[in-house]
Parts: sequence; structure tokens; C-alpha cells
Amino acid sequence: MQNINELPKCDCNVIHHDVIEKVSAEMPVAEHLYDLAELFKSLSDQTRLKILFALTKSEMCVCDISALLDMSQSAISHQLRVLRNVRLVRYHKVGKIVYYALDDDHVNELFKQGLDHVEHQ
Amino acid sequence: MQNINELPKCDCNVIHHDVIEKVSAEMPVAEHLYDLAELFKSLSDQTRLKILFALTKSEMCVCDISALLDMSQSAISHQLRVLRNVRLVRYHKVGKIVYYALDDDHVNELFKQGLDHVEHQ
DNA sequence: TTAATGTATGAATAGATATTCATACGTACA
DNA sequence: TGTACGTATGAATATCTATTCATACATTAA
Repeated sequence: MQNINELPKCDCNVIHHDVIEKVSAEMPVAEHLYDLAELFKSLSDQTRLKILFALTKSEMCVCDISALLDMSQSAISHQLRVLRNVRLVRYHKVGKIVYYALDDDHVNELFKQGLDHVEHQ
Repeated sequence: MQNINELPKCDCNVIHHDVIEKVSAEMPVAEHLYDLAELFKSLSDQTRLKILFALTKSEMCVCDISALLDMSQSAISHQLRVLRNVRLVRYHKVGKIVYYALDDDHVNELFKQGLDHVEHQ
């Protein structure tokens, strides 16, 4: 007996069962898909991209970033939290100043591939 | 004479002028930043990630994808449009069936770097 | 031509998000 | 201790987005 919630939502006839089974078996686990979407989501905003680009050049304090992008300290701080959550940036405090830096090299490679794609259109 | 709209929004004192000038000079142009954000935005949704993952394994028609993800044909079609807009996928028609495929190899590399990042936490 | 089917798309809606505003926290210094 | 200042954060809001629904378009076959 099939639950109402388990009714297939595909409203067309399946064409290639073999392809679907093959692909289905190789689909990444849900947790990885979720994390990957979160990572790319953090890269999908121009403000955060600018912050990350800046940090590829030099570590910077929040005030520096705020001045560089001509945006409020609050807006920058909120976005830095997003970048912290996906572990793209790390920070260390010197007195009351907080310096942010890239957390690993993946950002550089993601930018490289991304720019390579958008520039070849 | 400074326009009201040109007042700096940074409400703190600049700490490191030299860093800001250096980084500012190397910031990518606005158009590239915009395109890059659009590209990553297209990768920031689990449905689109699943579609792209599937297409790394095999080209598929819309109905196949709809069945694979157990989602409506309309939802899939809307998302495929997003992926077309950033030129991540291409398609060809055979009769009334439309087959989608990856448009280039950047997706594979972006996935690789992205997964590498999320799996090392 | 008519019916059936695969796909695309505009409108509507519920949910997500970026920024602002006000304010709190933490540190340095008088 | 009190003040100043760099940073963080909750609430509010305007904007954006993913899906659904209805429907149109395109192709094939009867």
C-alpha cells in the first residue's frame, strides 16, 4: 500500500531505465550534496566573492574589508560569519582587532575554474 | 562636493591603508565578479547539483532526470533553464525528446575541489 | 486533423537571504 | 571605573528563489 507522500512526482514516462539505474547508483550521499550546495551558496554572492578575493591577496581585519568594499561593518561581519560557517576563512584576534584569512587553498582553485568558465563564453 | 550617495559607508577607522590599496588594485572587474557569482549561484541548489552530477555520468532527457530525482517535469525544466543560462549544460533534440549534457569540463573540476573541501572538515 | 506525449514557460506563493538598524560584547586606555 | 572603538548579532525588511499549477508549444502517430 503506497502512502500518498510516496507517489512519484514524475509526470511523464521514463525513457531510459538503464541510464537512470546507473546514475542513481553513483549519486553522492545526501550529506555531501547538502554540504556542497552550502559551499557554493557561500560563493554565490558578490560581496562574499570580493571578501574572498581580497583575502587571497592578504589577511585583513574587518574594518579594512569594510573600507575596501565601502560597506557597513555590520554587513561585512554578517557575511564573514557565512564564510566561517563553511570554513572558507579563519581568524585570529590581536587586541580588539580581528584578522581574517583564507582557511585553505580550495578557494583559489574554485576561483580559477570558475573564472576560466565564465571567461570562455 | 560630495553627493549624499557617495558618503563612505564604512563606520570604522581604516587600519591598514597599504593593504587596502594593494588589494583594491587587484580586484577583478565587476563583470567577472557578477558572472562568477551567477555561476556559483547555479551550483548552490541541491536539485541542480543532482542534475549536474547525473550529467557527469550520462546525457539524459528531461523525463529521465525527472524520474531520477522524483520531481515534476516542470521543476526540472525550470532548473535546466538556469543551467543553460550559465552555459553549464547543452542540449540536442531527437524528435520531441530533449537530451541534456554537460557543456564543458569545468563542472567536474568544480565538483572535485568542492567535495575535497567539504570532506576535509 | 486530432490525440497523445515530451518539454517549456508565465504567474503565484512560500521560504530563503542580504542589508540595515540598534545594540551588546570585548579590549585598550585614560 | 568610565570612555572609545572594533567587532558580533538579533530583529526587521525588501528582494530573490524553488516549486507548483496551468497552459502553451512541438512532434509523432493514428
